[in-house]
Amino acid sequence: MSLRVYNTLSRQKEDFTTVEPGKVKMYLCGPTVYKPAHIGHMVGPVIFDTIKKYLAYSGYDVTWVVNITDVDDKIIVRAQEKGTSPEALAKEMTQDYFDNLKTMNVDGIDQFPYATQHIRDMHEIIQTLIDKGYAYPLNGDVYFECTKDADYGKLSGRNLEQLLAGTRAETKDGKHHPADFALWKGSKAGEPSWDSPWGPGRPGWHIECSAMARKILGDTIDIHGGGLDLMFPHHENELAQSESCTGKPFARYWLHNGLMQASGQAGKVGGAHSRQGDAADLNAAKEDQEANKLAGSKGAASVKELFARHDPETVRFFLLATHYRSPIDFSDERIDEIGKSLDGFYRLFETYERVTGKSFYDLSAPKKRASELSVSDAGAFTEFVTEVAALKQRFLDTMDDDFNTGGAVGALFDLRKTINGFIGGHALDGGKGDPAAVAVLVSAMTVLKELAQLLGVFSAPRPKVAGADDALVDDLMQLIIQIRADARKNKNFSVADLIRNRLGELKITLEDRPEKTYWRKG
RNA sequence: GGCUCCGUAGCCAAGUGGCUAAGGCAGUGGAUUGCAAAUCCACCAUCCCCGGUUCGAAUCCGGGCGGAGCCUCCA
Repeated sequence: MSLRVYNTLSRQKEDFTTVEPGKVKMYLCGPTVYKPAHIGHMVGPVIFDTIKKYLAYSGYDVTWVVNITDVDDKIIVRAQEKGTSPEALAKEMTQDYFDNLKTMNVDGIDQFPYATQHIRDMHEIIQTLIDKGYAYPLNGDVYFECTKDADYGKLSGRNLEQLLAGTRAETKDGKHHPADFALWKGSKAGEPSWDSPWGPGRPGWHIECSAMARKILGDTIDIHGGGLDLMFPHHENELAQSESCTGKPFARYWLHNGLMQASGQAGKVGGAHSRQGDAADLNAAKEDQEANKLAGSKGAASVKELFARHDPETVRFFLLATHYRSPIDFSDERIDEIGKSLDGFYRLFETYERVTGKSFYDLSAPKKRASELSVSDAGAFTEFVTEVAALKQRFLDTMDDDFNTGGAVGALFDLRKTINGFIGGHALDGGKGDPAAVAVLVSAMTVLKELAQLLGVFSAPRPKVAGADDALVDDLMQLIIQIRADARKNKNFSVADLIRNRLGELKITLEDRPEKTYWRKG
């Protein structure tokens, strides 16, 4: 099966082909760096990181660019509030963003261009648009003239009449049409400012993406991604200005991820709420929004706070367990539930280590998709080997269908169950398994690793919970375990059970296995 | 008001024209265990409602009800 992706532009799944064979140029709208990232900001990076991993695995040479918008009204306002400079604030928040990406194991981004370092590229586009008649200067600003763009609105399915009907149209003095948007904004005193042919000023909201995507990836890119909320007006306007400038298609595929929503309440995490069209409702909505901020909806807390409560790997899995185009309800309970579902994998990795004496995390799995899957005759193990190959195929077929990570995750759980069954069926746990069966197990675990790699999980041991990483604690536990083992030997089960129950109260679990007793915390 | 999208088990969720509707969490029964833990096996849904198209629909079309996003420089 070949790769198919859902394209917002056509509202359907299309076969995936690239401008340049074998190469993928991908652009994701990055953050405006004005406040610490919340979980919603991580959805796009995690999803597109997974998409990049899958494309690379499928044989593409992928270049992925994520911009940093480091000049913007929100930055200016917040810097003033905090009594710092826009530059300092942007720098601090950029670092916060990088930290969070690292924690979430988002490692596939090739370039992070900064808006402030591409002012000239923006000027170039703006000038071309003016020359071609798509834009007009006005009192130090420059506006894009939407009515000159015949197919304006094609991405979000709007047209200019509809836009007029919906807005409380207050046309800013001189704008030719209310939908016309700023390419360049004349700066006021005290604001960051750059010289331009139209006077000192700063970029409009959308121009930085057009400029940086073009500069780094070329006139036509393969994949343009972002949150669903950016489809209009941001992506619509990017598309309009880019295509009007170059006369070429801006992006072949537009991919929009669903938004994280605060659990049990309307509205997305950290965002505004829906509204009706009149002023009274607008005010009510704003009050609602304020109330929510005061209430401090849990999901809108910073990512760093979230990591204090949940393992980042669990959070990543949580984001990938649902299809990327669907909205996700944030809730601590759901993340905990995902955490429980992952425990079975961690148990399996421990089992693997008991059986082979080696760490699952040291397994080296293929980074590229094999041209074809072949199942060699494995004698008595053929049935198992065939089952593993079938599950791998199911995983990859599912990913080929618009990066359906949710469905692929299901195959991963089935693979776990199949491997556990094999371990039990051949009595491998406990040390003295048939070497041939162990070899088959290693290859099956390598498949598991290969697939987990695509999701960006299980690449390194999770950090141990506090208390479980202490050598002294382990020594004490060995002592307790030995005392309990003696009690069990003497059939003194009341003492043995007392020890185990009391340890249970301390969140310590004992596992009595034939060869010895293991313990774990948390 | 306009434009999109969604409604599958107690909860989360994949599947969008055709074998017995993935998977996870929770629950129940069983194997295993001194009892547990871990693991395995089994059970657990006719897909919001109504109408239509079709040999055949959760899947397509129409209507209804319910929910979400955008139309505010939100990822």
